[in-house]
Amino acid sequence: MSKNKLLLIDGNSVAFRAFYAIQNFESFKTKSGLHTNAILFFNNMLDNIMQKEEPSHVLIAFDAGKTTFRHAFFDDYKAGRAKTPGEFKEQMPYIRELIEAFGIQHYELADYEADDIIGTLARRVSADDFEVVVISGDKDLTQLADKNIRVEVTTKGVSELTTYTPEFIKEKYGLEPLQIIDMKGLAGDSSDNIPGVTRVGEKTAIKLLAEYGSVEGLYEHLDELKPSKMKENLINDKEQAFLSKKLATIDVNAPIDVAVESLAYSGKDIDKLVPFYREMEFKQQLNKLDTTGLTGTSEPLTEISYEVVTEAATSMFSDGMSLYVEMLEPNYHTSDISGVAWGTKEKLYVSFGDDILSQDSFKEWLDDENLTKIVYDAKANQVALKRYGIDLKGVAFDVLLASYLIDTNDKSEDLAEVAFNYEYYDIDTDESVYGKGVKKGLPAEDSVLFQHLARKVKALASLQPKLDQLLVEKEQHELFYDMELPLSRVLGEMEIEGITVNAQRLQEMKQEFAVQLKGIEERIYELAEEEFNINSPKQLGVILFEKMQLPVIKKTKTGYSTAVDVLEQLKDQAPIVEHILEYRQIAKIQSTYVEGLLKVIQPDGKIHTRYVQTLTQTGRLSSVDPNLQNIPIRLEEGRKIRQAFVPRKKDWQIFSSDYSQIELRVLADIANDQHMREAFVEGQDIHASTAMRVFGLSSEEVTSNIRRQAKAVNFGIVYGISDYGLSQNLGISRKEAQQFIDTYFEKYPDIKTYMETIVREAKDKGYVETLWHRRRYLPDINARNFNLRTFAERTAINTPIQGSAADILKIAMIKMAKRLKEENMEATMLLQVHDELVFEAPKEEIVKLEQLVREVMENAVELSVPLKADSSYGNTWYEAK
DNA sequence: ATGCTCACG
DNA sequence: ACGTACGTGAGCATC
Repeated sequence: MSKNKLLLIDGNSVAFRAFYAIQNFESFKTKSGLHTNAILFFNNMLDNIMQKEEPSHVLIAFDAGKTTFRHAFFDDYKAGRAKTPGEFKEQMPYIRELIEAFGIQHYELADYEADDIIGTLARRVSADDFEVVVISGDKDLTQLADKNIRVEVTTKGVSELTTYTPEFIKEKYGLEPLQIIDMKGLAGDSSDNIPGVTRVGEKTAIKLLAEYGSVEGLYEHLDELKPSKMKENLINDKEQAFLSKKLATIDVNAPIDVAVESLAYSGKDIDKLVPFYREMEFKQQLNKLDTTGLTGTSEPLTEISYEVVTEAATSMFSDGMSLYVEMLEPNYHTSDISGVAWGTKEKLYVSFGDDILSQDSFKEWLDDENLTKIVYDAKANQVALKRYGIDLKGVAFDVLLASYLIDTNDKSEDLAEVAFNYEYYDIDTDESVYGKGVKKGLPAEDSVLFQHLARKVKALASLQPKLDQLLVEKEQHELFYDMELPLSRVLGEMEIEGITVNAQRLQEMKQEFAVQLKGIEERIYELAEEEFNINSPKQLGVILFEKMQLPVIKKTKTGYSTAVDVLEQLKDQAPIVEHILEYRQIAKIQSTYVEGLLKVIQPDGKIHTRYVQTLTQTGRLSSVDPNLQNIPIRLEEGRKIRQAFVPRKKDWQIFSSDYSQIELRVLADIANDQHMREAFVEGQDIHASTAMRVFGLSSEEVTSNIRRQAKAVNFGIVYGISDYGLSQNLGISRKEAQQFIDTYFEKYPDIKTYMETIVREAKDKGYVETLWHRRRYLPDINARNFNLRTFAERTAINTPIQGSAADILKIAMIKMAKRLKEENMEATMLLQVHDELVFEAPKEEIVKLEQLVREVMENAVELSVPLKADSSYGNTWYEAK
């Protein structure tokens, strides 16, 4: 017979811990502004515990009110506590609602604390045939621990639990559980304002209790103590000690009117939980409910009807349909196509695998520019279909792209998650249908796949008008239709084209670097007088800071920092440091670039990156698999990697063009700063010009060092400057850095005004925008937490600058692609690196290309300052510098 | 899965 | 007093 198990949870303390589990609670808010961090973490904790413990009975206890029986004999009990934040209080009613939806009873009792309720019930039932588990956010309840009562205390927020058994308490404190009360009597507890004995803390209390067993025992034998300050304190505070013990003692005989039978647990109340999660906007939790197969209890999705197609016919296709191409792998260059679905809300077609893609009527539909389609991730579809010789045309709407523009914070990749955000629920997540990790795969029944795909297509059709309306409301119609959607096509073409890589050159480098690394490695082992893993910051830290006793300059969360700036400072103190720096540099090039790139060269001899168009908060692109936006350039050793990037044909060249100072030009424009604008209009060296203005120098007086400092200040301005950041960058004191900043603002008052205005605007509206209305919401901008708030303020300053620059590049790319076609050029756009475009072209076209790229980039948009593009070319990307 | 380090703009 | 420059991706070690 299975034993009964009662789970008792201290609702207040766990909720409180849940609230502080995360610093950044401003990010956990519903659309209507309710904070949900404590609710969410409470939910997750509850889910974990219920799954782990599988209790037969459950109760969550709460404190009743402000005063308890303890206040009757001690007015100041729990006095002096900081006020509970409003963001926490507002969540408590919802936590109770959550508990009810979990099908769990909660209880509170006037004059008593949750501790007393738990203590009373625990003792009452543990006498019977009950195992009791107590969950709390603080250690007060550990005094209850015995062979039938296990006390678990949350740590790390609420994600982990520490088990307090009598054995554990013995080991940790050398005390029996009940002696915890005596310890509190002597040492007190500042959080509850329990006084204890003056100058007696946990350590002293434990020592005394080891000798005398309890507060009573101690005072009986007080004369045996040698005269000391401590003895005096004990004598003076005798009354306080007994009072404190009384305060700390949990009342295990509280008048509780609950029959344990009524606490029997019979499972979640799904009908309450689903709407509750929706109200709280807990998408993952909703998702989880679907996957746990709660058959019959959860609202099943509607079965929608669809037609399975093996032979496509022209009659199945019409203008304005939605299309979904299913791939299970993220890399759409290589992933299999598992199925295709299309249709309208009313009529849905599905087909298994990729057979349909070779059928003419299907191809003709996709290829027809006049038959528009609504899709999810147009670029992925474009690239994947191209492998079947299909040129996807007529994409009129991309749900993924639109949802990104509407809210860049929305990280959902899955259509179901996007749909949930817009209150469309008739769809499963991919994870719930295909699984995840090693178990990921197509469902056993084809009908499950078909149903899922049909739902997706229906969702696309349903979401499109909503999203389109939102784009209008946010003034993002043009951003979407004239910038992002056309760009997605251009990016797709670049990804399909790929860039040719000279694998042989990389192989040579691999050999050379291997030899070099071997040599440095040996030298390091010699100097360390032992072998260790140089790549391990932990092991390296032991060698440098323990064995060799070098001074610790910076620490990380987990140990000593061994980052470059730290090692640079230690260079003179031990020769090993220089070798480690060199090792690091070469090891990085070897593993990330030489070996990394060799791994991703495709059979066509090219590398095909993927640009992620819906990720960054600023509107920039990112590049993955591999990242071609961080190929080394600053140091010569790494820069050589670029020798491996070559044109696809003999007698062709790599051509590169980059915007000069685009971010500062954008700043000059949006801040409307006369001085900075003048410098650009007159074509001056902007950093030198800043140096002259800020330090009051003539152009001859600007040394390279002064220019360097001015450059750092300019960078700082773009990033939302702080004295600390600038001081770190320049290796000067904070005071000096602040002096620079002050002078800068004096000389460029319009920049200062811009910064103040944009931060003000962000605080009022909750978001900032680029020149083309790309939006970034800043939930932390009014946070009380200093770090979060100042970070959001810097972001408010930086995002319009970085984002508008990104917009300009995007416009230039669209225009460039168009012009290359119009001019019938063979030149091809291959890469984008934030302010740079890389092409390959026949030698004969270079002169024309040079003119064309300059013309397009410099006139991509019109600002109040000129845009400038510089270009170069050569046999490899290395030579195009 | 997470943290550290380091590559780029 | 607080502890940071803005935006990314990848490899490696460690848990």
